[in-house]
This record gives sequence, C-alpha cells and structure tokens, in this order.
Amino acid sequence: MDARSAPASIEELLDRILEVSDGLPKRLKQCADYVAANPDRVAVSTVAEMSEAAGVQPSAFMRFCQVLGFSGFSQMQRLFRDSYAQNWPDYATRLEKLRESGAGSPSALLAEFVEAGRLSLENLAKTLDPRTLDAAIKALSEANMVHIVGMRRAFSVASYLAYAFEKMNVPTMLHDSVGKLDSRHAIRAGDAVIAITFAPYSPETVALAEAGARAGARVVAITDALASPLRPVTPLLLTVSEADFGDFRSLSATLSLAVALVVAVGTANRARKNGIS
Amino acid sequence: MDARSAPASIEELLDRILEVSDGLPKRLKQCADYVAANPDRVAVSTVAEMSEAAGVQPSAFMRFCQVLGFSGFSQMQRLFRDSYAQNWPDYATRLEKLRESGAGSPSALLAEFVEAGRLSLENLAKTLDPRTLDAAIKALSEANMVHIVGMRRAFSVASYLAYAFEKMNVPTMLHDSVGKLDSRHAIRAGDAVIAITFAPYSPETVALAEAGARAGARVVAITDALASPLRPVTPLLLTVSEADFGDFRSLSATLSLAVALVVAVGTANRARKNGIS
DNA sequence: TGCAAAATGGAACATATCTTCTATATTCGG
DNA sequence: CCGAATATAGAAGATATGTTCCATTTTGCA
Repeated sequence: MDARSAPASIEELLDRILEVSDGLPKRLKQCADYVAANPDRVAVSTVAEMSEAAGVQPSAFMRFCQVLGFSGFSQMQRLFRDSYAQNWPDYATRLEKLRESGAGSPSALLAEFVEAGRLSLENLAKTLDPRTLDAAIKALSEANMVHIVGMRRAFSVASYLAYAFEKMNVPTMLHDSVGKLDSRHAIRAGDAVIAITFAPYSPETVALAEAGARAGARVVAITDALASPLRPVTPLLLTVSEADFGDFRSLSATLSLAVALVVAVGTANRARKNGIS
Repeated sequence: MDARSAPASIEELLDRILEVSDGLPKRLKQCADYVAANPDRVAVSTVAEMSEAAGVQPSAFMRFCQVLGFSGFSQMQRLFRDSYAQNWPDYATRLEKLRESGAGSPSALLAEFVEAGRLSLENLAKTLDPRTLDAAIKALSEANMVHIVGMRRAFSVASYLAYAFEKMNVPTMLHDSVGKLDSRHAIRAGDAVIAITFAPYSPETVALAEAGARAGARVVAITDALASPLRPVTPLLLTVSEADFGDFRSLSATLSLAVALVVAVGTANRARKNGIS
C-alpha cells in the first residue's frame, strides 16, 4: 500500500481507482467497481448502504477507502458532497433550466429531444395492440431464420435487432446493402422478415418485404402509420408514432419495441426447445 | 398548523413551502427561504450545516421540518436523497423473473422496456453537463471530418449518427469493421472522432479513439460511466447511464443525445458558413 | 501438503448527528 | 403597560453511523 495522500477531486479519485483496481483483492475490487460505476451514490449514501450495494461488508468498504488514501469513508464522502452542488436532481426543473439556456442552444435542443422521446414512449405504451404484438412474436419464434431489413434512418434499428437476436441465439440475417448485393433470394418459406421503414418509405425495404412474402415468409413490419406501404404486405403491422422534432425522429419508442420483441422471441424459443428436448 | 402528512416529492415540498411561507415566524421563515433557494444542499448537508447557513439554531430548523409535515430533518432529507440517487429497480433480475415465470406477456415486457427508457431519459436530462455538451459540439463543428466508431450494441448509435450527419451535410466517416479493414489511418489532425462504447467496452472502439487522439484529432466519447476506458483519452466525455438488462440496453437516452448532438453541430456549421460567405 | 501471509466477516466501540426538552426571550392583544 | 401565548436558544439525551479490532477463512508459495 502506498502512502500518497487522498485524491483531491473526483477525477483524481477515479484515476486512482483505475490504477489500483487490477491489483486489488476480490472484495476490494467489488468496491472499486461499484464506486466507479455509481459515483453519484457516494454523496447520499451511508457506508452500510454502499457496502450492501457492492455486496461486501462495511469493514471491507472502509479498507477500500483507506487503500485509496482516505482516512475513512467520511473523508471520501466529503469529496463527493462538495462537488455535488451543481447536479441538481429534479427532472422538471432541470429540463426547464436546459430549455432556458437559450433557444437553439445545445442544451435546449437536448431538452426538446428528451421530451420528444418521452412522449413517444408514452404513446407507444398506449397505442400498441397487444394482439398484434403477440402474433408478431409467434411468427418470429416459429421462423427458421429471421431476416432484418431497414435502410437509412431505420438501419440503426435493424442493426440493433440483429445484435440483440444474435445475443439471444436466434438465427438472423441482417440485410444491409453493402456492395449493393441483392440478398433477397436468401429468404425462404418458413423464414420471417422484419421490415422497418418510416416515411419517406424506402423502396428497397418495401421490395424486400414483398419478395419475402412471395417466397412464403411471414413478414413483421415496424412502421409509422397505418397508411404505410407495408400495410398490403402483411397483417403483422406494428405501428410506432414517434414525436419528431424538426426532421429527426428520436427512435426511442422504436428501439424499446425492438428490444421487447427480441426478448420475447428469445424467451419463446428457449421455452420451445426445452419443451421438445 | 395543519396536520397533513409529509410531502411525497420535491415539487410538493416546494409548493408547500411557498404556501406556508408567509404565515411563518421569523426564524422559520429564514429556513423556508434558505431551503427554497438552495434545495440542492439538503441531500448532502447535516442539520447543523443547514441551520448555520440559514442563520438559525438547529432546533429551529427541526421545527421547520415538522411544520412541513415531516417527523424530522432525516425524513425530509431522505426525500432529497432518494430523488438524487438514480434508484431504478434492478431490471436484469426483474426481467429474469418475468421470463422464467412465463407469466410475462409480451405487452408486459414492452411496458417494462418503455418504463426503463423513460427513466433513462429523465436521468439524461438530470445528469448531463451542459458545458461538456457545448465543448463537444464546438470540437465537432470545427472538425474537417467526423469519424464515428461504435461496435456491437453501440453500432446502432453509430449508424444513426452517420445517417443524421449526412442529412446535415457534415462530412462523416462511419468506421464499421466490414472486411476487417483497418481504417484508423484515415484520421488526421483537424478531424474529430465520436467513440461510443458501453461496458463491456469494445477494445476496437477504445483503440480507434486512442489512435485518433494520437493523430491529433479531438475525441468525443459517448459512454456509460465516468470510469469508462475512454476517460483517459479525452475530456469530452458524455456519460449516459441507461437502465439496462444484462446484455440489452434501451438506448433511448443515448439516441436522444445523438440527435441533439447532430442537430447542434449541423446548426453551428451552417451558421459558420453563412458568417464566412 | 503444510505453512505463512493476506483477506475477510462480524461484532464491539467511538463518534457524529439528530431530536427533544425547558428556561428565557419575544410578540401580540387588551 | 401588563399578561398570556408563542417563539427561540442552548444544552442534554437518544439514535444512527462510522470506525476499529480480532478471530476465522482464504490465498499464495515452497
């Protein structure tokens, strides 16, 4: 243990944690990880609370503080309490403050997008039809392979779906247009297609969804209005209306829907496998 | 004095203060004024500190808390502490339960994710430092070219940033790893890098950010904790803590931040061009 | 495998902090 | 101006919290 004095700022403290973290015994490392991940809790918690959250005994947490160069928890906490002043917690107040910082200022913009995201989420919870969701999940979990297509702004949703399905061990193919290779013939009967598109609708996405339907695949659409061009293609239409701000849409609701879809499908698949074996 | 119960939120508390403030005796009014003006200190101070700052005796401050309907200072403080610490429930285990019990209908699942997204957005508004945001936008708008890197779950954010920057006519390069081509040498002095990574941090992303910094580019990090491996790389650290579920995170807050970033940079660039021409 | 060093858990101890109580001061109405 | 009601200050008491110590367990090394 070195005899250096206590860190004088939170940055210094985090540096020190990063630095010693690897050479720390198990319990002390738990403390280090917890503090590094939740530095904001230090200011308003007791050692008992901190240590419980980190999964260690209070005494272990004390030793951790001392390894960092503090005399004890109280001294370390003082550091966090002193720098606490600016982070004033209340959401409504804070949002108001951000907005007031000047129309067009970055913070004001952020406030608008946060608000838009929140509205979208609320709206999603209210309007999505559970039966359609159930049917979509059934179709996806029965598929041999899930094809995902979404271009331009919908591509981030598509790539997230691909990532999440992979994590869930669901066979997946992400149809990007790298090299303009035409991948539509990869879709077979018994597969499923998730097509994501918002106005102005991407023709490639619609075309691929149609090709999938013709090939005998079930198609799940994530789109923004009942008038979407995907409407004629499939009855499994999940509509998400995001509150946009300017030309951009936040995608908050769309992504939440995507995660829910993946987790539900992953769970259904796992249940089915267990049932069969 | 009325016998109503204690306020359940900070807004309620501030309302109540406003309401009773006029009919309060001198010392108690001092307390009311001080709390109304410095609500952020309540969570991290002792009665002794609060009362001294308000210019009264501790006992006077106690009486003030009781007039408000609390049993004492501690109870009032708990209100402030709870609202500060992002005490969102443990979604990982909550979802695990939902899934294992099989009782979790897809819509219930969706509701969970919507709620998680909402909390993440609130938290973003509460914790993001406007000055860091301003500095990040300045760095990005001064860059000749914006490089974007984010792997795995962060890739959807990266791809969305690329899409939006393109829309805004900001020169952009998305560093995917298609073909495992090493693109780090494309980064030059005068460029900027946006690196997005969340625990478990992707080594490629960190490496590319470091390479960028060495090449003389400004680096903006979007990450999840102050202890992120990107912190040593750059002071422009935008931290977004999403409520996450093991391998998944809703990304609602991250994407809102991304849009705000892009629009602000686009606007700044346009203003600059107009100013020059 | 056995030993020594280090780490850990839990309880005992010390201290800081909150809370209450009462004598004194102040205010307000007649 | 006087008396009753209320407010206040300060200190004493109760409680929560931080801190230390030591027996036990675990780890690392020969």
